[in-house]
Amino acid sequence: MKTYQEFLEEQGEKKWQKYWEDNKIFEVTEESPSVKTQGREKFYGLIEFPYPSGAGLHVGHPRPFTAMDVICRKKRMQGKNVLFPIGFDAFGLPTENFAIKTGRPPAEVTAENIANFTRQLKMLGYSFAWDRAVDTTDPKYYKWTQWIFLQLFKHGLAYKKAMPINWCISCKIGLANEEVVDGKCERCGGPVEKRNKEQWMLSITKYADKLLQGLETVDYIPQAKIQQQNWIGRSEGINFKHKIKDMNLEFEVYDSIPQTFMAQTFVIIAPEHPYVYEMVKGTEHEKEVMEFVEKIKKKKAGDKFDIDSDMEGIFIGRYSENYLGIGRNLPIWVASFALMDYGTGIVGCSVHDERDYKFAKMYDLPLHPVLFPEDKELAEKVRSTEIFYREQNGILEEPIDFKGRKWDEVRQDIIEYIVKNNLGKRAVNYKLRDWVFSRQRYWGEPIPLVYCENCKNKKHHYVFVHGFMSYSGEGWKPWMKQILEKQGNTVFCPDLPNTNEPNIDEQVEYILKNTKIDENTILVGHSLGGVVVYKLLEKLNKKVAKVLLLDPVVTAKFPDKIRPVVEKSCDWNFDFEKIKKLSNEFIILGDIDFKTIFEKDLRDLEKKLDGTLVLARPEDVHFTASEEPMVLQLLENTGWIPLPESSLPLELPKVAKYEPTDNGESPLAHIDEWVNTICPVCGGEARRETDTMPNWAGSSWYFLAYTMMKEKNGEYIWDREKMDYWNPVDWYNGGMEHTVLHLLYSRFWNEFLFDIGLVPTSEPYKKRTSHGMILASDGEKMSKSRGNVINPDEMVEKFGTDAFRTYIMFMGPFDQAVAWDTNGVVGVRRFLEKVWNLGIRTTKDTKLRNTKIDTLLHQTIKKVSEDIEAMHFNTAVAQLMILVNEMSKEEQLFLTPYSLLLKLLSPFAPHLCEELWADLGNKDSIALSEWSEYDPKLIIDDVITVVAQVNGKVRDEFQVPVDISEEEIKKLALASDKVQKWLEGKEPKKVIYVKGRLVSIVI
RNA sequence: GCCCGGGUGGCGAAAUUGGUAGACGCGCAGGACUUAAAAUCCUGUUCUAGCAAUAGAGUGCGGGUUCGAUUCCCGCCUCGGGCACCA
Repeated sequence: MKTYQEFLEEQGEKKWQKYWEDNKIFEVTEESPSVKTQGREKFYGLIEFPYPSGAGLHVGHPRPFTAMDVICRKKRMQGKNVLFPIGFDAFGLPTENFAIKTGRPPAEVTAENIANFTRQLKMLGYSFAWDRAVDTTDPKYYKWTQWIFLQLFKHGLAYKKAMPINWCISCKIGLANEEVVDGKCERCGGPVEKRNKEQWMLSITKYADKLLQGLETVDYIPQAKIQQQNWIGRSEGINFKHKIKDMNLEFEVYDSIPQTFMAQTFVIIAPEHPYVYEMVKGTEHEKEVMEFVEKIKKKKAGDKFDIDSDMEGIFIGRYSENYLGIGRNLPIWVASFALMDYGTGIVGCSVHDERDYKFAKMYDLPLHPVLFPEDKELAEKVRSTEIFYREQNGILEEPIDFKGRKWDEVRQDIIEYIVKNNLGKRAVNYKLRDWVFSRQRYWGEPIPLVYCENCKNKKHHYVFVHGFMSYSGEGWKPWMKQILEKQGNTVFCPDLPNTNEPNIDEQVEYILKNTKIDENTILVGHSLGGVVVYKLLEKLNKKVAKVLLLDPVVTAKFPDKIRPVVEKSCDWNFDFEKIKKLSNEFIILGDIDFKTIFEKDLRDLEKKLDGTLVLARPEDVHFTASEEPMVLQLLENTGWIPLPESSLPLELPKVAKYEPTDNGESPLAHIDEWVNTICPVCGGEARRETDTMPNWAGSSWYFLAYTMMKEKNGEYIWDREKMDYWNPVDWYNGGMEHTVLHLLYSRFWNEFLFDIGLVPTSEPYKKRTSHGMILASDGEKMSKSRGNVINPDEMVEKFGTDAFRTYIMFMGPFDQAVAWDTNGVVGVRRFLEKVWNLGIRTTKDTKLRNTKIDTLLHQTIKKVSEDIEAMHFNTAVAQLMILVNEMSKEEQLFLTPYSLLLKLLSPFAPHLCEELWADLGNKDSIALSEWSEYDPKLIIDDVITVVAQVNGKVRDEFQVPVDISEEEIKKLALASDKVQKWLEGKEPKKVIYVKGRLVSIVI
């Protein structure tokens, strides 16, 4: 028999990798075509797909990859239908920067890098389903990234807004945050400033609550949950109303600690707030205040703003009048640290906030605490207690009776008091900000939108159709009418006849008689007004520009009293086949909270009209608020036109140079023939969006792509059956560095896709775990500049793949950082050598047993199975070492324990185990053999060690049968010479027996 | 500053619900085999004292609960990660 060394030298590992590939061992299907896969439960294991850098695979990659491979190999042996996919997240900055430097096309470089990564990953023997490998830069793939973006756009979740970007003055290029080091450009070391640029944004904040609530239903490691919660940063508080003295102006102030609302003595407002100018214009303070505002704006545009050294403010000469009706006027200041984009941008300040306190002291503003000084016990519960005492001689007022209860208990009462007395209303705020989705770069997915000036300037005739028991002046209609007319549109918003006992036909007649409806008309139907719109279109039989249905009635399912009236208002037969053709666009806005109009019916309607359903939580139930931003967003004409879905993918054009333009546009802006295009709506001239999507886009849905791939031509088909089979992901392991952004973004996309009915579950990942980093042998992070990088190729060349994999699993606790130690690989290699040599001593007799080995074997089955599940790979390997050490002491080994050992070891060292498994005469791959269960009867040793303690110190030990009685063992312990010596003839006060462990004697 | 993790031999680390601290591996020391070396095998290896039996100390520090604490509680020190003017 050859040695292990010879096996490796003869490329034995490669041989098995080829065997797995040729025999499609790890390719899986969901249709269960063979008997083998029938009735098996699915298991979807996911790792974060790598970015194929030019440097090749880093030793950091194999840690999570090997771990999930071990898990998947075990699950496969346990009879699960396992999908373990791999792909490449290939859009990204390094490749683009390489292109700028060398002029080589990123697509070409990416292909080379992917080829190298593929070679390296295959070398490591992972049980990946290679046939499903994805590449985010493949147009077939990003066609769907673009498609999902269009869905977001059509559902009002994408909008353009001026946002600051990092701008390197000398490179003339927008930089990613990670390219800015200490306020300087990472490439040239030059200064970086903030520049405002119109950017595409995704409204992730609309999903803040869902993303928060969803966390309660998933099994993530606690750190991941906590980090996401903190990032979302939900806070509940009160918006207080303020009226400005000597002005016709009111505003609201958000306060998350309304307990101290009575202590407020001044108000600060963010410098960027439009009300600042509003309040100072024409006053003696105007010049001074506006200069201050400009100064602060400039300062904030610089690199870093430090709260302590940069705290400053200025009085604007205005007062909040008669605060809360108690007669006090609060001075209003502009302050550098007030944030425009949190709360209302205006803050009520009191002594109880450390920062406000500091500011007040700086400018000598009045302060006083909220509580009586004699109420000391309660005062201790107050935030900033120290400040409270410092100021206890201030003016005092009694807000509410606290009766000595705990501060947090009081909170709810105070909030209720505030709401009941109409001093303010409940409000919720989030730290989460909308997602900046544009990059002024070449190497990303093009955004599939065009800007059409012609369409933007086109004016429309709007017809608002109100609902049951309503009228034209109700809710958002007057507000919206005003906005639309201001933009040059015409609006017809009538009071329909007999609104309390409507006859739909009669109402249709009324509209047709009183206004003109043609291809330029936008119909907006609210509630029962939706029914009027269906009938109107049916009767009119002419095309209109657009139809917006706001929580429209579809069927006459209504509460008792109203029902008969609604039922007889109409015949409830609609020819949707006909209606559907009368507008290119049907947008249906549904209120999630309104229980009378059912989501199911709206989804039905969406299908029948070929429309777009947007489910929302409006400002007020059933879209009856007087200002309704959701409606505005869907009616406002921005001039941005989505490309037809059938025209996707919008492919990246070839460019001559990869530098951004001088004014920071993406390189795509250089290519006139690409930029100038035709508007898909009006056929006129239009310009393409030249920004591309961020790196996060492609990775926000890749776990879906793996399950929707059509094998034949590599096309991706949105195949619900396949998705329903595999999704959600059962187990997702990744780095802690991705627990905030990537995880949140991909959860957002998946929850959105779930809301529009395209994926089976709202949460994409059932379970999320995290791995620790692998550090260099000096304990530092590995980096090229430090020269401490370990190359996987070299390790595999030297020790073999199996030793490399097993060492990575053995090196330390999986969730913690560990330093690389090449000597450690040597130890694992010796262990594998030992396993190889066991083969020589094995007889093929399956009947003979060795009790000692069998017990240890079953203990090992138990431990290895449980440890893999808990990701305690290091102790699983240690246990296998113990077993192998024992086995190698035996003269002769029997077949059964030997083959069980191979199965247990095979997830870690698959090549070695395949070889030895085949040597035993097995025809099928060990990867498809059955994982063994331990026998609970066999894991119990018959002889155990029990120790005797005297006053907590171990003094003697005994080998006793496992079933020894308490009485017997106590007798034995007390009779021991060594124990007697320590007792010194005294009677023990107490004797405690811990079963199977020890006898503790107290004197 | 706030929120999470960690801190155990020379090193990577183990240790069920509180129950023999240091499993397993590296390294080191001694031995066997060898002309020699490598490889392999065997023995030892927390520290201190002792030839040894043995005794004492010991899981970042200081207290507490307990017959018994690496594990639970209180107060600190320290390292790593995340957030950081969010009213």
